[in-house]
Amino acid sequence: MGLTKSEIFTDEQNKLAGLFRALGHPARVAILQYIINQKACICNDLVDELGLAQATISQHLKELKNIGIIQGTIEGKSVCYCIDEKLWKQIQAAFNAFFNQEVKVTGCCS
Amino acid sequence: MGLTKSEIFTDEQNKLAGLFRALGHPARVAILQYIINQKACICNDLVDELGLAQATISQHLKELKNIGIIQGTIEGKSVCYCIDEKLWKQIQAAFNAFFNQEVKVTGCCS
DNA sequence: TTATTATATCGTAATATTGCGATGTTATAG
DNA sequence: CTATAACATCGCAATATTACGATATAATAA
Repeated sequence: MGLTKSEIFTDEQNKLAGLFRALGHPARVAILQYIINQKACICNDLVDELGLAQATISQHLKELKNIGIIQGTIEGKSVCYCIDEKLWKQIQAAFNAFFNQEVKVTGCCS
Repeated sequence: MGLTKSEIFTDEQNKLAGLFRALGHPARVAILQYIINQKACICNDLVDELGLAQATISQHLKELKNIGIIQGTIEGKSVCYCIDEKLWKQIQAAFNAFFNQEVKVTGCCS
């Protein structure tokens, strides 16, 4: 046990949950907000900005990279991370599709 | 270690991450979609619908209840779970506020 | 009352996540 | 070449999550 049974869910459900989960940590929310405010960033800024070790930040950045919401470009000996605008919009669209569903309550709770 | 350092983040970051995390499991996405399609539901339907044990479903329902996105009303010997429209819209608004930020890239990645 | 049905909670095993020090890698600096 | 700087990755400890059987609870049925 302890292992999510992804086989029993649809690809769409797994994908959507994966996106939500990737954003489900305050450090990753903070990283995204920081990158957005700076328009660009390098990882080391984040080590000063947030109170987490370099290894930890690097790990969080990796998870954000995995869902594609940010991308990193090598800039000399540092790496420039920034929002991938295209993916950002795709993720936003996926969330909108989910949240724009009609949720009118007509059953026993209303 | 192994413990999220929530003290170093803002309440807003912790709150937003908490919402994302609650939706970050395919079973919980599936539960929400099922409730929406049925307009109302009882937990036992979900046990037949998804392939998870009753105890597991009950646990997932609890997490969704914790963020307020669903509410349960006792209906005789079963419980009727449904979307809390007000909270649903609040959560949608919180996500929109996050995703509607300007993410124009002007730095080294563009 | 006892039985049944629907759900919640407990306890526990398996696995995942978080965080960090240590170390590896790669690019510039000297 | 040898530093040094900026990450990435490894390995591990602490903690959290997922899943489920067993059991508790609460409401109706008989």
